Amino acid sequence: MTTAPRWLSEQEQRTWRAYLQATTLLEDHLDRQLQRDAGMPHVYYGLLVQLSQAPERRLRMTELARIAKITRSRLSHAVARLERNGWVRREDCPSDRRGQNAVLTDEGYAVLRQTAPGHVATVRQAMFDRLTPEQVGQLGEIMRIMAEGLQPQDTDADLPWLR
Amino acid sequence: MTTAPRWLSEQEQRTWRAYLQATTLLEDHLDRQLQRDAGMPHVYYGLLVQLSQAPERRLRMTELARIAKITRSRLSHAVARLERNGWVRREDCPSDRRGQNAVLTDEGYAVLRQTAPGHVATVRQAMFDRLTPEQVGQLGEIMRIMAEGLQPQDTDADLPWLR
DNA sequence: CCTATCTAGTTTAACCTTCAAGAAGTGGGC
DNA sequence: GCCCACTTCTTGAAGGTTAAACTAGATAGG
Repeated sequence: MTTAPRWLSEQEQRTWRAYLQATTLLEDHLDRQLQRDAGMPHVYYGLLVQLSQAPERRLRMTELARIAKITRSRLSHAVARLERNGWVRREDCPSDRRGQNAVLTDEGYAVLRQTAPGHVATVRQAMFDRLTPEQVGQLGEIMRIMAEGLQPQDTDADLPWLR
Repeated sequence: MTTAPRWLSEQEQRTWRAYLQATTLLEDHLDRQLQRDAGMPHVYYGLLVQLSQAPERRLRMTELARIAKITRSRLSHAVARLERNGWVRREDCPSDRRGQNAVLTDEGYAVLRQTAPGHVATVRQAMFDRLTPEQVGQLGEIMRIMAEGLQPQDTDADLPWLR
């Protein structure tokens, strides 16, 4: 048995459309800016950022994938490309012979330093310069709620009779 | 001469991270849901939605691209695929022989009707069921501001000395 | 130990997106 | 009418993403 679908209200529809347009336009805008100025798409840039903030500028592949919210497969491809660029290096993990560490190279760090100001400026111009501090707070809270609800759950969470 | 970059404040950083995570997770979630239930990615589904709401269920290619915030090139490829699926048909535009109309077929409309309820449920569960009506309003306003600032501008807007 | 099962990461092929280039048609100025 | 610049849309190639299959190593249970 299926229940009648609860369609979106007028307000919800307007919000949904605005959300889709804004997120599409922004991701596109960032991809273009970074492709032009750093020679890589936004997701790849984000990987370098994560590595730069990790202890010893290195992370296990799976951990990096988890933080960046991408699949391990996608990460494998991405790191392969970044490695060809000389911006990331792979290292065997000493404690687990299956494991790999992705390590940000000095060259990769240099690219990040050079391109970060331009990227921040782009983000500012697209988002923070247009919103009041209050709106920034609201947006943060809303996005945290959404992200929390979308985290890949423990499989058992879908199987309450097992708990 | 370059000015010192204005880095993001603590609050801005937290908001930005949350934004990136939420939007990445949601787009991924929608792509997976629609790929599974409708056999197409989210962007393609959005094209069918736009066509279904247009007069006579048809739109000029450029207009559809503009509404959906994608490039004409991407749209060409997308429509080619949807045409192979039998969900969209191309028609010559009577008034401009360069033009093409993308037309939603009955079959495409049927796919939409069958899959819309599941899609709305997914959107609800990810966003609207988790936010207060007040937050929905705030999000809408914020996204409208951002989208507005990201619209591809008239070229002249970048050349004030020409105005 | 030994085996079954799980986890880490990669690979392949199919599909999607982007960029640059190009074919075809429009329209204003002379 | 003719040219030239512009618009519409498509194409092809290069690169990015996905899903599923696969390798290799870890781990728990007997």
